[in-house]
Amino acid sequence: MTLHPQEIEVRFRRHAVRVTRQRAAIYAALVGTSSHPTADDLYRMVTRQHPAMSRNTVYYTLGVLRKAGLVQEVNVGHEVARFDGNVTMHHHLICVQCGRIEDVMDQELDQVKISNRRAKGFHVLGHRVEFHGYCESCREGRRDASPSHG
Amino acid sequence: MTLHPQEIEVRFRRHAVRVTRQRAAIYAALVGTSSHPTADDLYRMVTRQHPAMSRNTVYYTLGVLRKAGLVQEVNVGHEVARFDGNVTMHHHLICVQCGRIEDVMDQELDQVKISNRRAKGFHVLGHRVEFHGYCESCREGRRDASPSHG
DNA sequence: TGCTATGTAGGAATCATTCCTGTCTAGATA
DNA sequence: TATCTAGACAGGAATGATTCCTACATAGCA
Ligand SMILES: [Mn+2]
Ligand SMILES: [Mn+2]
Ligand SMILES: [Zn+2]
Ligand SMILES: [Zn+2]
Repeated sequence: MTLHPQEIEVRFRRHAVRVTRQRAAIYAALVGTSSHPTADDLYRMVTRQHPAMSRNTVYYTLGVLRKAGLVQEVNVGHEVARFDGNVTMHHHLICVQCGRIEDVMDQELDQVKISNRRAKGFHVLGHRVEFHGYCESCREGRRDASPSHG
Repeated sequence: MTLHPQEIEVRFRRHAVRVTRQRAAIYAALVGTSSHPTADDLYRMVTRQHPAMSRNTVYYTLGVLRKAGLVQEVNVGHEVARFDGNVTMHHHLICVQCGRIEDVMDQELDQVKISNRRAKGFHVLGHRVEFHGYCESCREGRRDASPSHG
């Protein structure tokens, strides 16, 4: 989803985030992709237009945007942190081979609950569901390989 | 759950894992707790009985046991890796304040599915559900604090 | 009882992320 | 519009969990 600069500014102000060129560029890059990029991916995307931008600014900005609720971190296993500009409730499909992450929007998943009896006294605020498997292109690559994982 | 040394040996051999004192100690410590310890937690637990054990052996062993399917890694956000000796299907409650992780055994959660239409060509092998909230003791600590999270 | 592939200990290396510090600037104020 | 200052930026150093390397030890097999 591509965002107009004004819309970015509106969102930043609504969330009390100071508007700077660096932040707008980082946020635009993140919202403009569905690939759940790493901080370094974003650094590389954004330095094409802003060669002086420091990696530190990318980390700092992602922290600011996350605290403001404009961005979320999506962690897969123990790999490098990946970021998501989509903060509406959704879940993820994760390819165990290539690491691709795709969004799943599904009301049924959003409504998954846990019985009070099983909640062990927790006050549950939210949940997330992760599906693990092989993405379409990794499946194709595996067709003629060993059928061990089907 | 405490495990007899023979049972550990049986499991190792069943999974073609060489039996060593270090591995048995690490695996026993992990299966003996429900706290989802870190590699370093396990290192500290295990060096009480095996002072010569190296941290590297803990990492290496956890890797071996994970590949063998005797252990799983549980990652919470981007914190240090935590390990779980319970490899039966289950899900987790995670305290966003203190980091506590508790098990949830619930068939309904095990059966959560995604429609083919939404699966985007993925061949789904499994899923996990994470609930986030405040654990009982963190809720108590928050009683007299601001009531914002109830 | 030997042989050998594999495991272990200890230390060095890696590298994503955080910390530090000296400018710089967004946005508020007069 | 000029001034002020809390917060942002760049660059570089530090951190720390994890991995890599290597020489010695040993599990399990014949
Ligand atoms: Mn997403
Ligand atoms: Mn568990
Ligand atoms: Zn894939
Ligand atoms: Zn807690």
